[in-house]
Amino acid sequence: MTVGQAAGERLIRIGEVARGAGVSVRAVRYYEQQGLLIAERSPSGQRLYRQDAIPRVRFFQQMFAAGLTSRRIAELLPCWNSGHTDAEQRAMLRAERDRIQAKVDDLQDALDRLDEVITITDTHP
Amino acid sequence: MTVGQAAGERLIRIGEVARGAGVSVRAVRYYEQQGLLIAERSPSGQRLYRQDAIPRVRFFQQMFAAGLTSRRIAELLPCWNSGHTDAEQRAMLRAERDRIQAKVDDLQDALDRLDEVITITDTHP
DNA sequence: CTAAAACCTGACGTTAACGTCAGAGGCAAG
DNA sequence: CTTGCCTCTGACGTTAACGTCAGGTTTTAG
Repeated sequence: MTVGQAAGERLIRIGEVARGAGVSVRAVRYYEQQGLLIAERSPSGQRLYRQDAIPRVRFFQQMFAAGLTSRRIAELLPCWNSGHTDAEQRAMLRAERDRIQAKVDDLQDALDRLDEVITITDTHP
Repeated sequence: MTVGQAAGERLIRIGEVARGAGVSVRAVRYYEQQGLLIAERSPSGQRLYRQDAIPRVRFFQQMFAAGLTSRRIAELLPCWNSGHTDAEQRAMLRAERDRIQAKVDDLQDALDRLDEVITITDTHP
C-alpha cells in the first residue's frame, strides 16, 4: 500500500508544487526533464501533479544536498517506488552511503579547524 | 613564530607541490591566480615554493570540500597567516562554521534516509 | 650534447542545476 | 471582455574549479 491512489485526489499545478517544496518552477520542470518526476497533462498541456509530488521534490533536494546527481537519483528511484532492488542498485546505495559518510567526516575535520581558529582569534584579540 | 623562514630552505617547483598535495599542476596555478598561494620566480620564470606550500594546498582542498569558495578562503587567509582578525573576519568565520554545521546535519539526515532504504532492501530481498 | 620530462602563458572546454528571457497561450474574477 | 496571474516551450546564460590543448622555453638525466 505504498501509493494511495484515491479516486478523487486533487491534482495540483506546478506553481503549487514549487511553493510547497520551496523550489522554483524551473527546478520542477528540470526534474521532469531528468526523469525524476512524471506529470499528467491537462487538456491544454499544463502539468498536473499528485500531492505527493511535494515531498518527492523535497526528497530530491535532500539528495542533491548530499551530492547525488539527478542521474544517480533516477537510477535509484525504483528503490523507493517499489522497494525492490537488484544487486547493482544495492551496491550503488552502499557506495553513496559511504561517500556521504566520508563527506561528513571531511566536513567535521574542516569544522574542527575552523573552530580552532575561532577559539584562537577570540581568546587572542 | 608562525613562519619558520630558515635561511637555506629548499625551494620546490610546482610539480612537487602538486604531487605532494595530491592535486594537479593546473590546480596549483589556479590557486595562485586566485591569490591563495604566492610563489617566487626563478630567473627563468618558473614558480618556486617553500615546502609549507604543500600543507597549505591540502588545507585549501579541505576548505573547498567544506564548500568555501576561493574568494572566501582568500578573505580569511589573514586569520591563518597572522592570527589576527577584525570583526568582519570573525563574523565570516562564524558564518562559515554555522553553514558547515548545517550541511553536516543535512548530510546526516540524507544518510539516515539512505540507511533506512538499505536496511529495508536488505531484510526484504 | 641531446632527448625526455617539466615548466611557461594564454585560451577555450567542461559540468550540474538551475536562472532568465522571449513570445505565446490559458484561466478565474469582475 | 479584459485584466492579471499562471503556465507553456525553447534556448541561451551562469558559476567554480579546474581539464585540456597549443606552442614554446627550461631543466635534468645519461
